Amino acid sequence: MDRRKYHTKGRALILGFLEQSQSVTVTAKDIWAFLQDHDVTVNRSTIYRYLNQLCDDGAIMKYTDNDIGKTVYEYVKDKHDCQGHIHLKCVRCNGIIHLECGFMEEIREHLEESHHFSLQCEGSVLYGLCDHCRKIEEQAAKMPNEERHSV
Amino acid sequence: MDRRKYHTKGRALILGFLEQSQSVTVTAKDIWAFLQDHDVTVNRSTIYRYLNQLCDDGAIMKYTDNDIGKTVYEYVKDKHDCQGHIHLKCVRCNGIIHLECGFMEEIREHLEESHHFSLQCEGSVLYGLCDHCRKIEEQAAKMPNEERHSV
DNA sequence: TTGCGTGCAAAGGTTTTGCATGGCA
DNA sequence: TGCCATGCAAAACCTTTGCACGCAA
Repeated sequence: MDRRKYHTKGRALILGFLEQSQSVTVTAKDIWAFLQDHDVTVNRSTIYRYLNQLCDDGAIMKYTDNDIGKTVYEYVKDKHDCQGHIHLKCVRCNGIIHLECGFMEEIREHLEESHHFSLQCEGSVLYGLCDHCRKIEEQAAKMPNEERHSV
Repeated sequence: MDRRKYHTKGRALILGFLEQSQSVTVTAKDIWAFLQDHDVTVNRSTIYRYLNQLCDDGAIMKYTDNDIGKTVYEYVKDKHDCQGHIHLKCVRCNGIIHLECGFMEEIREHLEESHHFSLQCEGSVLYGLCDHCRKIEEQAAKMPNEERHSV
């Protein structure tokens, strides 16, 4: 029942940007800036309209990143692949790690048996630092004079 | 180093409302409506200003509830008691369970060793159904004609 | 040619800010 | 009396909407 879609330069760029940003969440502003960088000016309304369409189609997800307090959009590679496990999110690079391993079952069982809590994976996120970013933070810690980004 | 605070009727009501709503998140609008119900008219700016102060003081937490897409505020009983463990949040009653048990260490170790991920408890939330609400949901499922609340 | 996509302008909602006034301690 | 808190109005932001036009298929 999907209506016919037309291809336009702006849409191609936007979708491309979202795809390549798979492990990083982007804001509507980021998209606008990206288009600017590519010398393509697209009206904000157009961006929002397209983003909403993509959301409706399930191609992307929209939610608020509470760390930055902004609405972010995230490309969904395969929605069905993201069920049954929770996500680890790096607070520094916004990268996402899918906790797709046997430990998921251990978590689920523990919560069920010890806390009578039925885990729902959707929306459940654990924050922290990924391997790469931790190393960078450690480097930064060694250089006291360096400008460090703080919360 | 906290500056002197003056007590006013509006502030007392707002804080009281937040305290009594401990397991339920409230929006700025809810607060405004609550004050109206108590025949106290407080300007929106005042509400926001006070909420931001409470956030800075760590008395409440501010974040966006992605289910309703609105900014919500939540009373923090004792911030220091909430470090070192993650939270389980019931999607139905918004109640919070503190995962303060030995399993926390297991989680931390697994993420560290298998995923090279340094867990940061702050903000990490697992969603699901608490014992009480699951039973209610099960009851509702047995009564097909009953009005059921859905997502 | 059809109707989707776009730009523009305006509106809507939420939150912040400057300034003068009011009120607690 | 000294500040903090408040009200008011305006602004800042983000997002949506209506309308007319452009353009892909």
